Amino acid sequence: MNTQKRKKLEEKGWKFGTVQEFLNLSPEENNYIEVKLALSKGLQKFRKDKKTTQAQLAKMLASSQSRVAKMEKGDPSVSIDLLIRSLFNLGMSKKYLAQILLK
Amino acid sequence: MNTQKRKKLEEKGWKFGTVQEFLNLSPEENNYIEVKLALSKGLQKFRKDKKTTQAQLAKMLASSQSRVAKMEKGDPSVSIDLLIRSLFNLGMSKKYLAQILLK
DNA sequence: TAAATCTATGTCATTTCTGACATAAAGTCA
DNA sequence: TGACTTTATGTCAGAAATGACATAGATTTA
Repeated sequence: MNTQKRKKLEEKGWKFGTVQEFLNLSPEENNYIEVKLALSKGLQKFRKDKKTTQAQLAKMLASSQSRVAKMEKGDPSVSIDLLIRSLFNLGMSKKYLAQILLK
Repeated sequence: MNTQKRKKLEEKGWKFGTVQEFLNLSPEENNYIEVKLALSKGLQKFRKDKKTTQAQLAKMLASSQSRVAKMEKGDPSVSIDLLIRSLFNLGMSKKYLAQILLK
């Protein structure tokens, strides 16, 4: 399954796990996407727990509101690298990161 | 600490954790590097357990021997994305991935 | 419901990553 | 030692990620 196809799906708000049943996502692609979405959700949870806005979070991360929106959405233009670096920048521990991955 | 500086250090075979004591790696930079090196080591361990060569692993990953060498070294030109995708491609589970991160 | 605030999407220039190739360096073994 | 195998390093062109901006869409508040 290519990036474009996945992008389309994510754009339409598909949840993976559901998608894997319909389409031929390989287990490894599925794992990758699950990890990415778990990190995305982790970031969003952090922000909501802090009761702050994407714009404010962007400032903390020296990024932009639009980039934060994409991070929280697990947009294809966002890498796992960026998500992990962001979470660490916000003070998350490796231990908590590992737990997020298992969600 | 910038990429160039880190690159130099990694090139010289520095182990981080040691480095953090000497230089001003921030906790988040240190976490990032530790995660990356843990994944690198995980990949190398996989290969050695399978008693195979970098060239053969490269074939499994549809990559090149040189890229595999860099992955195992945690070279700055290698992203965490690539390491995670590679490990999943080789059949690693999310659970095992999470354990690697805590090493 | 109108204004204000917040989130999502599209696009772009620049930076970084990736696979590949060449070749150097290190290790193995006859 | 010298051939052979394996690993490491440098470089490059093409691909992907990143931050930023503009703006659309959604939500909240007065």
